[in-house]
Amino acid sequence: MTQLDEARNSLWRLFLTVHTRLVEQVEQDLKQAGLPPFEWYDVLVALKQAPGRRLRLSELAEVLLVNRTNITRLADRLEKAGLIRREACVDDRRGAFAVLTKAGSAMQQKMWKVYSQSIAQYFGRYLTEADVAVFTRALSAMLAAVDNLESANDE
Amino acid sequence: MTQLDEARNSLWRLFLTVHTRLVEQVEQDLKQAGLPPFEWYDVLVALKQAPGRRLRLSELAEVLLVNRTNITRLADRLEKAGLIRREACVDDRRGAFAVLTKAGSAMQQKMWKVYSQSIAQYFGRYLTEADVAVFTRALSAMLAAVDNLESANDE
DNA sequence: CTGATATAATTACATTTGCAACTACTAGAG
DNA sequence: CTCTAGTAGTTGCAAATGTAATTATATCAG
Repeated sequence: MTQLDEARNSLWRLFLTVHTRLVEQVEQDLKQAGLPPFEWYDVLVALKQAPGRRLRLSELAEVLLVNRTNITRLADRLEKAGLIRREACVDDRRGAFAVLTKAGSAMQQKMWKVYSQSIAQYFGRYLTEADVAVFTRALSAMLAAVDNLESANDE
Repeated sequence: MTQLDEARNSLWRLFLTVHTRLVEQVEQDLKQAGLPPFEWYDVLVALKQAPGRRLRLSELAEVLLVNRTNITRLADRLEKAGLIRREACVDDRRGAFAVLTKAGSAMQQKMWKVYSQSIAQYFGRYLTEADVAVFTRALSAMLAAVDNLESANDE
């Protein structure tokens, strides 16, 4: 094993560690502000950006990288909290839409105020413009590769 | 919000996404090889590197960023699988050591063969030497900052 | 049209996690 | 010594997750 391989393996560990610690911190900030976990934020933003502020549960699952089972239950929780509602799908009667409610939209904005600050404080702050370019390129390459791999497995 | 902030926020999302996808892939590779989840690997390596191939459960918890409750149960699982064993601590009779067994050591090596390949394939491969330097510096800075923050909160 | 196959979402069950309470022990003030 | 506070590890309970099975509907070959 070369030295560069060693450096990469250490970096992998660092990557995992930083992820864990930053997520912990962000969650803590949200909790401290009396807000839901940031997983909910992802749902709210995804719906906000979608046409008609709605997405099929299956689409939501794909965007959030959450399996179907857990999307059902995540949607249950958000629906119970009044942030989304389910609507039947006319085209495909098996399906259901998750639709952003007014309360959900308000919650998204409220969460973003806290969340964006946390991102800046723990993450953005330590990245120069050049760093952002390097990270974005490398991480995008990794993502493209695994996504590709997965679609290849489907065949 | 400036453009750079936007780039950083997108990068944060990319960071989360890549983490999720890579961890999924690595876990899948291990599973496919009939091996335990990579969380177990962390335990095995931590013990392997420790003097006497043993660590107090609390030390293990700190290294692995796992809370006390979950270390107890993670140790339960590894112990049940024969990869570690608990030993009483003479100095502090409240405490317990986790000690690496021979089977645990063998498992660590077996897992590393698969795990290191996965890291290289999904992660290391996409990083030039310069990238590694940039990542390492930036992620280390983030980690130092949150660790610092935490110790400040203890006061 | 009909039957076989696939898909959307949900549900059942087992496992895992997080929080709070608990037990056993240590350490420090007086 | 003894009382109090703190720490190590575990346990109980509630919530969350993953896998497999289930229900209802769609699609497609013939």
